Amino acid sequence: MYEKKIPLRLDCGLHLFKELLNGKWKLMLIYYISAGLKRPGELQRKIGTADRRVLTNQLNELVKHGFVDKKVFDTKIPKVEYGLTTLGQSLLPIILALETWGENNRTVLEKALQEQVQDNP
Amino acid sequence: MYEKKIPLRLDCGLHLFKELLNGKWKLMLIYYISAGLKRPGELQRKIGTADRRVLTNQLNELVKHGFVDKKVFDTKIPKVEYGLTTLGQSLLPIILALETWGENNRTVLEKALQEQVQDNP
DNA sequence: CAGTATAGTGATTAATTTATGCGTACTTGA
DNA sequence: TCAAGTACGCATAAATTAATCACTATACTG
Repeated sequence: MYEKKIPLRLDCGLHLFKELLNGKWKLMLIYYISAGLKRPGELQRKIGTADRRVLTNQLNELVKHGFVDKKVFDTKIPKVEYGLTTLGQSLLPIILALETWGENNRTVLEKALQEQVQDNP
Repeated sequence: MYEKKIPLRLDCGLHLFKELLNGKWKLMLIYYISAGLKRPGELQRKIGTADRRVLTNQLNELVKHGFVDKKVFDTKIPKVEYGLTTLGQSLLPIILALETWGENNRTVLEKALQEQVQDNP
């Protein structure tokens, strides 16, 4: 795995959050797991555009960091189920707040993102 | 500026938030501006480890995207003041929630981050 | 048996973000 | 006049994250 060269900033809660949950799909994965999608395949189909291996990596990190737990069933056909730990569940209010904020401001935010594009024709 | 090659995901509020506010110091800048630090120099001294140019870039993006406004005073000595727009203010509850979450779980989170280090001796 | 589904990995490349080197320009105070 | 403070910016290097290539292995289904 990748070894960081720049020392982490742990001095405030914002950075703790960022260091652990910055991954592109992490919050979405936690959200979908909370919504009942437990199997890797389900999550992959749900998210669609994200590659299987990217999701696997992010899930592994979520497990390693204690947000998600993983049950591997010793069946002939591989079977895996993810679930949220208490720590993972503690993120749900924040995830919902972020999601709500984004949807409430969607019009303005999409316009803001277009600025970027227009700056680079 | 950098031009993205992978199309943005705008399908959910989480990604809208992420695309616009993923920058390493953005939320912290918004927080400090809300706390009354308006001048670039003040913000730079407050954050310390972050380079001047990095903060300037992030502030410029926050302005461009409508979270922060910038007043340039036409005085002999350059003077600039930042302030939050309504959109920027709408983030404050979320920022406080993130900060609180991080501090409430600091012990566990720091241990989780050490996992990373121990995996790479 | 061929096709599809389950789940996964190691190595590599591409994309993106952050940091830095080297400048500008003006003013105040010692 | 020189140091320090105000503020900004382009171009490039470095660091980090995401995406992809090329694979393994087993088991259903038809």
